[in-house]
Amino acid sequence: MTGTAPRPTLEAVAERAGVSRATVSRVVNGGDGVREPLVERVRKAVEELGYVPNQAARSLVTRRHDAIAVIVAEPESRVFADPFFALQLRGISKELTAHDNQLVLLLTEGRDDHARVGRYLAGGHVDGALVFSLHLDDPLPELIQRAGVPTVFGGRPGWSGDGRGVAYVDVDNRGGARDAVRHLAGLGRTRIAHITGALDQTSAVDRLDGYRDVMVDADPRLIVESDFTPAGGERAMRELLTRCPDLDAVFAANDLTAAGALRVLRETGRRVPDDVAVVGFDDMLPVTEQTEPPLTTIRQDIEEMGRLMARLLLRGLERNATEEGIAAAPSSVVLPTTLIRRASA
Amino acid sequence: MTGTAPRPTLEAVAERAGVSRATVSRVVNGGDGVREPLVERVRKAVEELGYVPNQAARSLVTRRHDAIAVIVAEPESRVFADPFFALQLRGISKELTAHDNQLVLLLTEGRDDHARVGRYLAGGHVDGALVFSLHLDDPLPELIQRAGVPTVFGGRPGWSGDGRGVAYVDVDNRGGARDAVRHLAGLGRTRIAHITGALDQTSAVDRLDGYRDVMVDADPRLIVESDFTPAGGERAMRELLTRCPDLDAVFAANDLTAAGALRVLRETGRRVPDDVAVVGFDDMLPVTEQTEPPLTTIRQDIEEMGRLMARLLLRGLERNATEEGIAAAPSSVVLPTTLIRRASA
DNA sequence: GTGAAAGCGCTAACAG
DNA sequence: CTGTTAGCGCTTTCAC
Repeated sequence: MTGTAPRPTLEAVAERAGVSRATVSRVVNGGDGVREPLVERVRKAVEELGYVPNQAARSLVTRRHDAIAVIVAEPESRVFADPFFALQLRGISKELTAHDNQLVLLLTEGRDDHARVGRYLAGGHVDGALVFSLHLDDPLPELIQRAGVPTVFGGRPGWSGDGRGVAYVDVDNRGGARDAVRHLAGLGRTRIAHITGALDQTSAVDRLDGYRDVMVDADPRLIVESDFTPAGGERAMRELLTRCPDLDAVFAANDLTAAGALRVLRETGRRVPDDVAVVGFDDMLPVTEQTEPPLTTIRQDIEEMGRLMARLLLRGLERNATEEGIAAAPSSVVLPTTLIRRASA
Repeated sequence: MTGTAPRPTLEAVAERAGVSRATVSRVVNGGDGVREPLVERVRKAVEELGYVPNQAARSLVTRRHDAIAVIVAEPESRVFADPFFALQLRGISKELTAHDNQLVLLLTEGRDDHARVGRYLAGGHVDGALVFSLHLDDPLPELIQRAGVPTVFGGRPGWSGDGRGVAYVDVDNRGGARDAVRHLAGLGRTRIAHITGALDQTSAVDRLDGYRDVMVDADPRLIVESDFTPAGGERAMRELLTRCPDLDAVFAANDLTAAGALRVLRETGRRVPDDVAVVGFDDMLPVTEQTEPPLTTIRQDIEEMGRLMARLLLRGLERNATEEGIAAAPSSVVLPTTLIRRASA
């Protein structure tokens, strides 16, 4: 592992093809306005020399990087551990790749990292950013906004400021929750409880709102706050069982929570779905298919969400580059959910 | 979102501080060989102007990018779904961040992407690469090797070619497997079965070897090939139960597989650990703590593995830059494992 | 110790 | 349509 071959430059290609650097540049960048025979010659020279453009030199003049930052805040590192993250990343990666953009991953561990991220963004290393803003009080959104980098958020940012102009992609948490509760009601259940997610995240708040939409004057004791974890689900379920031993259904804010609830239900001798029907949210396959019984849940297409985030951002950048001026902020998108019926409800 | 403020250049800072560009450059890059008062003045100007170096311009002359590619092959997308990936990424990210390096993530979906990755690497966009080579027949390792980019692999690459000079970080799969089986034997078990992982991955092969090290002349029927998935674990367990109804212990190649096995064991009325003791591998908390009973397993420190990969690579790059010449390939590292005792064995 | 000057490899006017 | 000419912002000899 020694000799790093000196890569050929435009100049070299130009010489070999017997044309000027400008012509080679044109060909390399699409070849518009160059006559066929020349194009041919240049292509051949590029091929023979194994020429690859130097991105640094190019960026220096174009001020574009064809690179997008993906910023993941993982305060509790909990969010990070589930397949969610990987799926979104995959969706993003696919879309970026399809448009020849690079994915620069920025993981933030806490307050300390915010400054670093801010600096990086302000440094103009990337053309845009995709951000997963997990918590309501997260300082990241504002920081990013200040850096002046075009951004699309994953999940509606729970931003105290006016949300105008903030582009995001989210799933229809509220609608999905409504579907879940309606399904339960359709099964003839009347004492439908809800175990919430971590309420400092908009997804949890929206799901709770959806529950309330349907259970307009629900017994407040049927709602118990939790945190999206299995352990939290267990605790919440125990609490619920104490408060309302007569409940006949549970809508859990996510599958992990539902799995915890299921376990407690089983332990305490309740049959699912006969005694208590259970619906989750997410449709995380590794979870929903492994619970006993398999979990009825609300599916959201995570990968598609990632893909859409990238698409929205890229489109915005394009427009910005061409129309230049009244650059419309890319509008937000809310993805639909679907109820997946399994055995638990 | 309109006015993109024109970022200040070295020139601007120099003017404001009343020095030359060269001096500013020196200060920005460590400030060696510049007198204190000047350093002070420059620092102040940098601060006031909010100057951030233009990485593209810098790379153009230094030929360094302070960026590392992380390449994840995810053929079945299975590997991708579990927390493994996220944890390794986190370890890598931390280490890179600590050394002011950027993480460029390259996800490959299949054959088509290989060419793209090869081109990217050859394009000299990054200073090095971290690669998770998942399968024995993966063409990626060779491709990367050819691109001439310093690389560290995650997990021993199952490379047909001579493995000399290939740097990797792995856990002691074989040793861990031995520990698992010895633990079972220490419990007085004699009919110890093994459900293998996907044998096109070195980790699975090594764990099988470890099993064999201890069970020198094991009944071959006690070994059944599987694929690291829960469903695979179920299938394998059923098969085992048919072949050897008298087995009294199972060492599963990973926790997911063990979870599947546990389920079948329960279904078929076996008590764990009384009738059959079970040990897994990985210690994936979300799994091991949720099984019934909680799973005894072999822990590996995934995050540390990621961190080490990055450290190894960065160190290699440094050396390469300084000693320049007999740049020793960074040697490989094998991390230890520990047995975590829970209720299943 | 500090400054002046020469590029790094590329694109983008501008001529021809 | 093609070539010539300036730089993009920075580092790095080389003089002073």
